[in-house]
Amino acid sequence: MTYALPPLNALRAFEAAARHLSFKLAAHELHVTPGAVGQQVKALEARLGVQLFERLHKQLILTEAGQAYLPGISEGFRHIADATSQLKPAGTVLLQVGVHGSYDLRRLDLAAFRSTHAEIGVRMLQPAGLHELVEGKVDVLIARGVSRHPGYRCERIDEGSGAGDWLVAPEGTADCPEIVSFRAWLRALPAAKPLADRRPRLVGGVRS
DNA sequence: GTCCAAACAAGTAAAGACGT
DNA sequence: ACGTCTTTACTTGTTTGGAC
Repeated sequence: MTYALPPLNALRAFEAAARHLSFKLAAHELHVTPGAVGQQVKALEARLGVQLFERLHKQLILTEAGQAYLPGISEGFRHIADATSQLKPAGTVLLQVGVHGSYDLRRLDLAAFRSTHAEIGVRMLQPAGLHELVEGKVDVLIARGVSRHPGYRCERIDEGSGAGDWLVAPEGTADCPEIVSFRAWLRALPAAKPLADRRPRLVGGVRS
């Protein structure tokens, strides 16, 4: 069977630009220059014969066609990511988790997680913020008070009041099995305790 | 508070380099 | 030859800081 597909690089550029609503941020994520992203998107629009973005000054807006196109493309990349992760031998999936500086890492019983999800390795990076997530240094981020961010899915992981802790993941990968498992496990954790003698700054790899 | 100029930021287009 | 990317010059709107 032959699929009539646009260039996948162009689709990647479109998907990233649509999530960030910025060629610059998309370029950052894809490790190319904004010019390259702009050209890829432009080429895609020319090929499809459909305008996907409204270019305003210092602002990108998805056209109706772009809004209609994005979910399918994102889902497609998610399927590819899922298929790839299932293809790998057990134990080779590594989830890199960024954690804000004031989070008590002792809350995370990683040994328990590994015993339940032997196929997922977890590596923690603290301190980490949106910068690390956008740069791709971490796959997901536990952030303080980040209830929304364009192109990212933000989900509350504690039930307390105030700013709270949020799990932030790129829209394109937020439903990957390892992130879904990690999110569910986080939510099942007991509530946070007072941080009397907290001693942060663990950075290091943990593999199952 | 308003005006203005300079600096800054974001995107576009064209030319050319590079790898296959 | 082709696809992809970088570099450079350029345009345009926003921000900032100083003068009035």
